[in-house]
Amino acid sequence: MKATAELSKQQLKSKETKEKIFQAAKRILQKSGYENLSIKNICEEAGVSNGSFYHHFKTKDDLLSYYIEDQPTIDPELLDVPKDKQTAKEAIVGVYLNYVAYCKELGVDFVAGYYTPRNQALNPSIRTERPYPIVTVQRYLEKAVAAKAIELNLSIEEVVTDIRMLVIGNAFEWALRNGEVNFEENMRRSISHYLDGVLL
Amino acid sequence: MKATAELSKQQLKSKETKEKIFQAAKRILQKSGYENLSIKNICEEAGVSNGSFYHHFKTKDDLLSYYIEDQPTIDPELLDVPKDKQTAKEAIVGVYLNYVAYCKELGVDFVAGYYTPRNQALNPSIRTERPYPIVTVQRYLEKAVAAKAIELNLSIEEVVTDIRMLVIGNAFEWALRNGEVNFEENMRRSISHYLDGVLL
Amino acid sequence: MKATAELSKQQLKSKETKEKIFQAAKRILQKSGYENLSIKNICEEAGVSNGSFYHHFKTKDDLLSYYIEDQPTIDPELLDVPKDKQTAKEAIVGVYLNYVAYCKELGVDFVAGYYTPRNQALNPSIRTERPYPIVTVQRYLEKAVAAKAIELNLSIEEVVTDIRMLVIGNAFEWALRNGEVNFEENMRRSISHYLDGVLL
Amino acid sequence: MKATAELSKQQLKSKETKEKIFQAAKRILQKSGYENLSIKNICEEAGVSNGSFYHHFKTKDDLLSYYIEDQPTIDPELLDVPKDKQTAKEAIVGVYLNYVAYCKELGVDFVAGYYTPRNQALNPSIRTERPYPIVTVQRYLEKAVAAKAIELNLSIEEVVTDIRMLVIGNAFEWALRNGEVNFEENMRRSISHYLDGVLL
DNA sequence: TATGAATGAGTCTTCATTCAT
DNA sequence: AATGAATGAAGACTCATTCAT
Repeated sequence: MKATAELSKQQLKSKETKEKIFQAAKRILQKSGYENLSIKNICEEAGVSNGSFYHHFKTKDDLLSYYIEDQPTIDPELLDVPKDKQTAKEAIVGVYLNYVAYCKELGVDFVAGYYTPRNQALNPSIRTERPYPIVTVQRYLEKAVAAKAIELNLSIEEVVTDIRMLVIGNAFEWALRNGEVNFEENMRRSISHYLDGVLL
Repeated sequence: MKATAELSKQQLKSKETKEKIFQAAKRILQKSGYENLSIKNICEEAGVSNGSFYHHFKTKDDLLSYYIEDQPTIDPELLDVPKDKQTAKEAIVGVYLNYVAYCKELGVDFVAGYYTPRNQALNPSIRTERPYPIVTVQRYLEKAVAAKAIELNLSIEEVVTDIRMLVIGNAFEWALRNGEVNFEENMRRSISHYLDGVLL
Repeated sequence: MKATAELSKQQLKSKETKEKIFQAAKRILQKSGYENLSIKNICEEAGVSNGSFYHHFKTKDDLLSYYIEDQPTIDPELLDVPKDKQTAKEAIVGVYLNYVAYCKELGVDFVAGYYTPRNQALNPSIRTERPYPIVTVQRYLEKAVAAKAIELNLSIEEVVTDIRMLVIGNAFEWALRNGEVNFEENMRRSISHYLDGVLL
Repeated sequence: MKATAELSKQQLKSKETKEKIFQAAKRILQKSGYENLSIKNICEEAGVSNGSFYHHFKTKDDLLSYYIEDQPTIDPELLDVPKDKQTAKEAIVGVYLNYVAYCKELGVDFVAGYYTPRNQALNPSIRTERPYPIVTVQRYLEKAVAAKAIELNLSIEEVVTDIRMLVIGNAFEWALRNGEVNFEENMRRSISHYLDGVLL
């Protein structure tokens, strides 16, 4: 290991290979969906050997989980404790508008291929350490409740579950309708009204 | 070829075999899930030969397509116009608890395979003639608003979209977590609180 | 299924295929040992498809276990209750001379490939219903003790374990030394003297 | 090249690395068995790079062969000439209980992988100079017979062969049953009773 | 001496489907 | 109408080994 911050030629090439695999999987997901995302396909598309895949990723799910890791998140610490119900709603909606932007960046076809209940990379109970947006929201709600800025008529865990389901539903709807819905507006509206029913 | 409506002995036996296969597949779906639904398993469970399956069904998907037809719905005409907000909430939740029961009957793995944005059978803008639960709910809301039994702070279309997304999110979550969540409770809670934010 | 005892053409061909696979595995074991006994190799050697293998055998171990099933055994019912210690010894030794003959029929190389602790087909605790020679001996000892023809200074189970180990040691030695030892004589001597220390 | 016996710093580090690899392999063998003994695992456990392994060992088998050198033995000279049959039995059993301990140290899967008739390191006729336990026993019997402390109804060579087979049978049984038998007790009992049939 | 990226053949097993009988 | 033997591609993943740095 070098002491310098620069990467050696080898490390650079390694990173490139990883990226090649990553992008290849993305392309397959977009073109032909999750069901055609086999290791063999990925490697062929990436122009990389089978063994190389497993050098860079532990399993197929491991690869997939990077799409989420990649996802830009908002550090919960950066979110101020809200001064009232309205501010809290806006912050939470903001987190998911951020998410909407990320989905759009990946593309409808990618999301259509990615959002399958079979894709265990989506299961937060399996890799909770990942910085999912929902984690940001959960921390935020905890802080806000602790500071008595807001009150809930459900447990935080329940609210978080409901929001997660609502968000998946939104992404699903967007992908299902091939991007021809107002993703932001749907997201904003549905979350906002759900929170109206939950925030006191 | 017989002109009569009666079936010959042979035709009768053929129908029986088909039904045996159909029921066997259903049983497997319920007991051990979609992943274990192989032709071999189906035939073993049905006590029928491999080749017999292909005599009655073109492919596995052919068999599966029969299940969708089966979906139980609630005739919107049968739902009384609600007398108040609370009754309306209960009726809508009831429609989806009915749906939860149907999902469970199909089995978690079936649903996991079914809920993909690529599955355009889920897209209500494409096959509106189908009696999806959401259609029931839409008609119901229309009638209730018309009768001034309830008031909404959103358009009916928006509410219906939100509910559809929420329901898909619920089914997705249930399937993603391999059935290890309280499907009914999640559904009831999330819809109910969403409606709290929407019904005046 | 036919009512007659004769096999249909298809059934006959099926049996032939099974036999082809069986013999192919035997040849591989002899030529290149257990470590080269892959499904692919077996199928190539047998001139049979991969899937065909799994039509006839549940798993690789399942195939292997048939080698033991094949093994000629002596029906314990055919062994008379011994009149004395000496007769008992001779009967037991006889059972294993029978086994020696079977090993020789399979060939040193086969046995060398087959006798690995990794080969769970050798584990009697896994498929006890099989007519291993040791089962014959166990039944025989039980009958002889019950009839008070012999007495043991160990439990039958212990004796049976010791004999099984001794027999495996004999086969191992024979294979390890590439057949260049007196298998029969070793077997006869070692079992016989062990029994001297155990039969009263 | 240095003429002195001292090792340069580099040579020292090289030796350390080799030892690290050796110990890591041993640990893996003990913890998770032969099946999990891959180069990758060894290197991870040793905290050493993949390439480093191949710098120190030609192949995996090369590494494994070093274990044999390690085997602890009892110097035959240290065993007193027995005063009677009973003492002799105990001494011989003791040698093999020592061997049982060594097998357990290596781990059941190591032994399972090691005890193959193809492994010619097990063939005493090939590498007689090795201080196998059986050599200790042979010397011991020779001395005891010469001193007329014991008498045998077989030639020493025959007894030694029988014991060797019995011991291999014991190790095999232990490994085949994945360590779930009483190795010591089996060894003690079977050898002891065999000797009862052989020692006058 | 040491690193770790890359290789690609190899593992067992499952699968939907075809077809001669 | 029904059987079940046969196919072979596909699945995810492991492995020992090589080689440029």
